[in-house]
Amino acid sequence: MKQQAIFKAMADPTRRAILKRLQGGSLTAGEIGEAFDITSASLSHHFAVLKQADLVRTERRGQFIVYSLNSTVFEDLARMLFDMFPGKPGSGAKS
Amino acid sequence: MKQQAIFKAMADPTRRAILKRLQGGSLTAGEIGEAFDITSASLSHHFAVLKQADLVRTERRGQFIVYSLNSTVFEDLARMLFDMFPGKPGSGAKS
DNA sequence: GCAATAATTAGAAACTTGTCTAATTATCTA
DNA sequence: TAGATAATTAGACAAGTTTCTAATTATTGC
Repeated sequence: MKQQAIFKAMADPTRRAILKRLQGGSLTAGEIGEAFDITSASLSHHFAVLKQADLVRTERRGQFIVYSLNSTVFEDLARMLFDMFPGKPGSGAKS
Repeated sequence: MKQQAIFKAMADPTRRAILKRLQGGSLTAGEIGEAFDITSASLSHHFAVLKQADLVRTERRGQFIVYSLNSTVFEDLARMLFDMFPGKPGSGAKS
């Protein structure tokens, strides 16, 4: 898990919105773009950042490229955060 | 919980290292700074970002300013992440 | 093969961030 | 009150980010 890439990716509101759109299931780049008032070039840049953080996965379907969430990384990140503070007992840190 | 401020704060490696140092308990600005090869002015800037995100709390103790983690925000953030993806059942989303 | 559509890459402009030095504020102690 | 120490604020600058337009790549269907 590349912490730096993940946090950097999550730091932008547009990228978080993209991730949110993907909660409902896989979407093509174009479908995701419909929700944003931004060029497809800028979108592509955001996709690249998200991919580098391994937060999304891609698959080409003919002319289209389909994006989907990589839930595993979210879980890892959440766990990491739970373990990152001196929390009450039972909040995460194992053994 | 100000998502934007929190993610922005977490996106910098120095700030994450500061938070990590604070896991062991409260420290003064100076004590935190010992671990970093960076001016106290830059450190102060990072503290300000962390405070704005409510990730740390401060308290003046005489000449010193003591920093401590605000665990609540970490927990909230972790929970938010758990709920942010279409996870397997039981991973967080209530009801 | 060619035109149309989907998406990315390249290069540039505007904005933001992290860092520095210098100056300032707050507190302690003699 | 003056000097010393802890920390922050102000202002400047280099590096990184987000966005754009224009050009390029990949695929479909005639």
